Amino acid sequence: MPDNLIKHIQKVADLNEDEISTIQSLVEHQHFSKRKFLLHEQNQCDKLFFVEKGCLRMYFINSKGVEQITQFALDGWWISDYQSLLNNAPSDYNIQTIEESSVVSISKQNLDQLLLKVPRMEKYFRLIFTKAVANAQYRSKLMYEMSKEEFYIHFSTSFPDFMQRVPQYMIASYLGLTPEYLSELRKKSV
Amino acid sequence: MPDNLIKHIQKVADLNEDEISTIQSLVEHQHFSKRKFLLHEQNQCDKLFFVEKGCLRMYFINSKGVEQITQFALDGWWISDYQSLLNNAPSDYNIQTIEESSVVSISKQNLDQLLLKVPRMEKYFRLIFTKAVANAQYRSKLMYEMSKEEFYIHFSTSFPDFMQRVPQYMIASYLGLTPEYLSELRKKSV
DNA sequence: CGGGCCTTTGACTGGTTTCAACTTCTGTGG
DNA sequence: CCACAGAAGTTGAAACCAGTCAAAGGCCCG
Repeated sequence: MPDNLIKHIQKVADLNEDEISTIQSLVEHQHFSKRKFLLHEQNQCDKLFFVEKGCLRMYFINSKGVEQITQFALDGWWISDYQSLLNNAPSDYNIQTIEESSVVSISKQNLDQLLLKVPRMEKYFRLIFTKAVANAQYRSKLMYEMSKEEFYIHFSTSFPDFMQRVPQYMIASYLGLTPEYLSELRKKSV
Repeated sequence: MPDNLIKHIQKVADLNEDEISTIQSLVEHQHFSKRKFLLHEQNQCDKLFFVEKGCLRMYFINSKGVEQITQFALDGWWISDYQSLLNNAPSDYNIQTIEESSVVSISKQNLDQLLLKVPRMEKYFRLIFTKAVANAQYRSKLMYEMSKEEFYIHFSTSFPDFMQRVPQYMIASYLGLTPEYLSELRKKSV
């Protein structure tokens, strides 16, 4: 049983046995096969998800009825709808496995408990969120400065393995372009 | 002397006199007139800025040599280049006042000090960053689902006061469209 | 082996940019 | 306080990036 979450936390804060078992008592380990839902739109997202192994996508349905992917999550990444989480509001998003995945989830209530019982987890989550903001700034900058074509090339060269793992139409969606145009760009690049 | 930072923190955590003076000893209050720089590109961004009063913009120079605004910051908002901050790397961004502004800044080192001396500040910053991620998700969703025209209408109706305060070409830049096209959209809307 | 989903191809369309010229606003010095 | 220069905003024409639509081909999985 690969406990990647604990390893992930250990990088920031040494945990003793007590703390580890407190964490384990407050989180839930789950295994999902391909195409299973962790969150359905219109439900409140009251959990954070940590991907131990696998690949998730987060998407909403746009005004034309088309799935629009806004985020992927791979091994070692946290994902949630933070708007829904913070405001106790129904979510516009779906979170779904792309491939078979092991996920750790923690509810909002249990997170509060955890932070009270193991205060040094505050630092861990502060850093997780700081990095998330840094990534969001970076991605936003890329979208401002690049054309769709450049953005595609950047993505495919930065994450070549990802292009293998994930269907092309999902990558197109995430990059904000149509499957047809992505296909055209692929032809050009070869 | 309006101490908006302390008020802002008090919303999350009660502070006693000692804690307040610890904070005050580790932050720097500064007043900037219009168009003054808080950060110049190529320098490392080793501080976080809190806007007590006023308005800042964050921008980089794109490949065509044009200023590209990625964020604004108003009263009560934190702003920084977190990529630069976390990795001790030179920044691609400039942060500049748009109008006369009062700013509190805290260096990375002093932030570490502060978090050691006043541990409940961990929670404050964790929440700040969680909200920042929620906002980034929201903004990203808007950009996925809206045309430039819709995005402009959304922005101008959501922040009508902002349209008064900030020059049009800066809003165009932030919205990712040309000043000429924004001008056209304005004409249509009237 | 077959059906349906994914990808490709090509023609057409349109939202947005680019460029250049003109008008209006703003702030600074005399 | 006015004048005027430079910055900001507007207008219109032409070009282009990327989307839409329709149809065909490929491929995966039951």
